[in-house]
Amino acid sequence: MKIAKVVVDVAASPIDSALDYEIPEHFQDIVQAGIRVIVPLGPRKVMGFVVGLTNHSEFDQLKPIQEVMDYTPILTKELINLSSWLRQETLCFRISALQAMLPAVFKASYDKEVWLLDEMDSLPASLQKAAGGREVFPFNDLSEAGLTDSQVKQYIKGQLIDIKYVVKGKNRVKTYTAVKKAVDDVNILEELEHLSLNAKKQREVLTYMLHQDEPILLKELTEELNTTKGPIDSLVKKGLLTMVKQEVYRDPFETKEHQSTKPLSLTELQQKAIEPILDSINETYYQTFLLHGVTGSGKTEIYLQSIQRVLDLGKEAIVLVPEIALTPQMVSRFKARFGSDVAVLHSGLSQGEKYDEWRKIHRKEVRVVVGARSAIFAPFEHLGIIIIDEEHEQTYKQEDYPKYHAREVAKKRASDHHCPVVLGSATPTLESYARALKGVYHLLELTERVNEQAMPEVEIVDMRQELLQGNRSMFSETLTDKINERIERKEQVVLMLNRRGYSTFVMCRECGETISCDHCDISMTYHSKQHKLKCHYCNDERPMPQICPNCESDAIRFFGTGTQKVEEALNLHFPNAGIIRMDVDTTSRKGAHEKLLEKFGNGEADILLGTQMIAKGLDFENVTLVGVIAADSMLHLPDFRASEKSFQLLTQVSGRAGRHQLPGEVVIQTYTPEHYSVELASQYDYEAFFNKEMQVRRQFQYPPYYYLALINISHDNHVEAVKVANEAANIIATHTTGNCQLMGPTPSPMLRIKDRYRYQCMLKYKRREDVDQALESVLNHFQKQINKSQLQLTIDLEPYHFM
DNA sequence: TTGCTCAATGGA
DNA sequence: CCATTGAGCAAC
Repeated sequence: MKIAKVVVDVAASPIDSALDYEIPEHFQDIVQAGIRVIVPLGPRKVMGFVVGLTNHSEFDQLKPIQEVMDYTPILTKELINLSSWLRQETLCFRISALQAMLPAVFKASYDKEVWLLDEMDSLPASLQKAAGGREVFPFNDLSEAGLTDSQVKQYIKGQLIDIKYVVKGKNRVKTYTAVKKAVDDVNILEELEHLSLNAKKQREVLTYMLHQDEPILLKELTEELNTTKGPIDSLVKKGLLTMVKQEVYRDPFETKEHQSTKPLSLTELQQKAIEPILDSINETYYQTFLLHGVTGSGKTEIYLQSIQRVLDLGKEAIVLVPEIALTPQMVSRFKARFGSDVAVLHSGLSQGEKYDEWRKIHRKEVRVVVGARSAIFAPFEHLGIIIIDEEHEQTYKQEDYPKYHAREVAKKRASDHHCPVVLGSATPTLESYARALKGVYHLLELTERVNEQAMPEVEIVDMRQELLQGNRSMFSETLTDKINERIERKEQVVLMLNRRGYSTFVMCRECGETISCDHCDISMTYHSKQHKLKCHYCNDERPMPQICPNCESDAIRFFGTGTQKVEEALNLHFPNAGIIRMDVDTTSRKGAHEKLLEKFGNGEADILLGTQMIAKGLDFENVTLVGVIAADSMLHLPDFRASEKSFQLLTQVSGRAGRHQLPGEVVIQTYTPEHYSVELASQYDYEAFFNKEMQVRRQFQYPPYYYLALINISHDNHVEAVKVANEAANIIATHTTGNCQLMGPTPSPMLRIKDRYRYQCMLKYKRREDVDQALESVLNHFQKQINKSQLQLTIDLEPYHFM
């Protein structure tokens, strides 16, 4: 008997392995690994992935596969194996791993339907009411009509109704309706003679179609002839024309023209850097390269030429870019070189658009994919290279299950495909750079900029001094002067503000009461546009109070420095300057991000003010000044990577100035000018920063010296949360082996979010084997409680977020 | 995760 | 006495 191994769409530990199903005769030729099927599971029907075929099963009573959802596999063998690996690596369910690899449209949705088995009139009144004349209707309509569960149960028993489980896929192909001739021209001419004189539009349509041998889109036709669907429908009825469905891609970039580019000649340094990569491509061996190059050192050209080599060999390439950098400019650099060979995947696309881009890869219509994190799962079968640009970006780590890091997946895939991984960054993560120095990765250094321009001069301003000298504004004298200079010279300024930790909070000046969220331990943030207070964690909002809720004084004000407030201050200090503000509020609408940048690029404003999002990838030739309003804002976060993040951010934002002819300048305002992150960033000294920070990491036993596992515990009930956290810590402590250290349990930096109390344990370890047992034990021990009480317990290996 | 069974609870 | 609730468990 032919048997299929199926991973069903139920995220639960007892069935977290492939189940065996019989393949019925009529599906024998169709069922293969990588397709989706619908299978019975207990009393229900669920979607599942076929992950393999076999002849034997430990079970003798196998249920048959009920339905086949795909006729060609949507997962390759490699990806199926990768899902097992991902499950082990991130401690997620196999089904979650599989789903992470596919666009969301492949997620099944489930409907429960009620089927009437008896004549309508003979049914109880309540059932008739629920049915509303329908033979089949949604299950939910039963309870809406006021039927209780036990009533429903009786009806099922009494064979009045039946419940059917329906599994639906959402992967719809977008089609347009097109019109084409159904008969020969002779017949059309004949019809034209007989056509009633009143049918003016029909005549027009027919005459037009006479010269139209290809199908024409319905929309185009009606627009062209200024008519409606009516006359065309009549002609279809007469059998003269037919409507056909044409499959189209929802290509968001299709309309844009890309000026094609040729490979540039490489500098000596670039040449030296690219050669080992090309070797690895040619000789098909796996190797991870760390391409360490300052901004403007020509990393992209190395990527492009490596990809070209891969394509020449008939293979495929994946390029990962941080979400935020996936702008049309970025994409067009790849499209300009490789034309229609490129698919783009990022979160800004609609579900349908993502599906279409994925299909281009699946059908082998493209050989290069440029995308954000999840593009690492592109279903290529002949990978020749994987490139991760801005390797240090946090966005490569997925925050929900499966909590994978794209870099690790890349290494795994590349080793399966015997091809290189290239990690590029001006400020690599300590982990990567340490590995490169140890020889685990192959280090490639690009120490010079292609145009041989110096990096912009950085000036650090001590804001404490400013305050002492009586300057209480948020702009130092230096920054103010320099901004004025640029406005006069018609040059442009980029100002960055880290909102985090510096948002506008509301406080009463009389009694000191601050307004914090009812559900989270955080003060609410004031949004002037809507004149409302919002919580950034749970999205709760409320109107800005007129009087203090505590003492009823009207002296209630907002404090702190949000982008909105800086904008107001800018308007005050530089009344003649045009300002564009970019933050979550102004860029939430689709395409708003690009529009604002375009405006700035066209010189429609003097100052671009924004959060971190402006630190990346901006390239405007007229920008000659970059200002950082408060460099320390992220230095004091409860995160051992705070210094590293600051250094990266400051280095990156500095690179926005003077990228072309005009020389650039950078002003960093800070309250801690002596901090090594600030100081070394201003000197562009990565090596020194690396050495200094490595000492700190070694002292406190953080990565890259130790690996981390973060066990997050949260519960509605504070006491219960503490109890579980302690219990978890005990279990972990008794099950670890070798060199491990358990920290905690401690309250999370944000003790309460959305009315849940949060605790964490951190486990430091050297070898995964030493903690595997402990982690498994904790998960097993709390499994039941996780299912039915308010408890949540998650494990994050190599965590990036500690809040 | 969902749905089923069985036992306990409780109102009338 | 029966309906409702919840704990426990199985799912190829």
